[in-house]
Amino acid sequence: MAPTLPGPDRARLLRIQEVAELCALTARSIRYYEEVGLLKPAGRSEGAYRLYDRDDLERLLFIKAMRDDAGFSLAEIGLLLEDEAARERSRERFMATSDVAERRAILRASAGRLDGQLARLHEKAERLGAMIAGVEERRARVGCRLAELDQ
Amino acid sequence: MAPTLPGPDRARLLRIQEVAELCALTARSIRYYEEVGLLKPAGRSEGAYRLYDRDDLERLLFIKAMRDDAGFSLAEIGLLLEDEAARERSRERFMATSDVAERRAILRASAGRLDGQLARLHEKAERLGAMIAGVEERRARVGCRLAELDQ
DNA sequence: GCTAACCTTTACGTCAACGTGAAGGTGCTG
DNA sequence: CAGCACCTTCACGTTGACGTAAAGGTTAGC
Repeated sequence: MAPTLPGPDRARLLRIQEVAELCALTARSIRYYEEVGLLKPAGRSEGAYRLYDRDDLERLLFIKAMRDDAGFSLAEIGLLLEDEAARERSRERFMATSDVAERRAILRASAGRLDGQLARLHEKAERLGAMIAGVEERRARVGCRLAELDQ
Repeated sequence: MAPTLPGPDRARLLRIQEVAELCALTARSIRYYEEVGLLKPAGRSEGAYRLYDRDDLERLLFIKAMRDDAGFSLAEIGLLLEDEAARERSRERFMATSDVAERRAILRASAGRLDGQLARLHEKAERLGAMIAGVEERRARVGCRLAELDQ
């Protein structure tokens, strides 16, 4: 065998439990995400262990962020990831051509997809903001009355 | 009797299907929310029909907003509503006393509860904002390349 | 080469948040 | 008072997102 790559090799593949800890997920969740088609491990070991690379890790962090922070369902996240994949394919097609018109079209499509994502995120943020404003207003009124009492 | 009710009867009680449509919920969901203790209809008809007033409607809208916009679970929403109820009771105690120290204490408690809600909401908003910023940055890069092509 | 720790698939369990009948009562309308 | 739409209470079904246990294979350290 090749000398076991020790220490500071940055390209090491991780097993499921390691990525789980790094992402603050459970191994079960990660397998489940694979089951429903959200990601595939970069590879498998000789003995069929799932092996993840840094891209997988980022993908998992993205999934977790979308789930926890934005509250999207796994199905919705799947669509977002498809969008992402489409952008990636676009990027390749973009690099492969030098026709300016085609390049423009590809970029426009990417921009459109991103705009779609942004619209959905902004809508959520806006409604959340409205709720916050409501609570803040009430908080302000209470603060006001406290100030009145204090002088 | 009741001579000064302005115009059409504004205080009409609604049956479940009507509020459901007004709130964009299903009757089943509303019954379920009652089942888990999130609200009780203002009254019942002679034949045991649930009857809802405007307060109930607002409560349901609040529940829906918390669920859809902020992504809270029904259990969490229950806690928020308890907070709300506690604030209400505080208000009454506040009105009932004229002891300045007690009034201050009551207001402080209210402020604390509201601050707690705000903290949770702000955390959500912040993380959502970070995500949006990330997507916007990528969008900007694409826009930039488009602009380069266009001149 | 042995062992402990980690991994695999398979499969059944669970919890929240409802959906979907079934069987029967209510309430307005003609 | 007949009829129809809406309501009631069970009660079981479903879907999403995992948890958990079983039975066995793999890897790393000694």
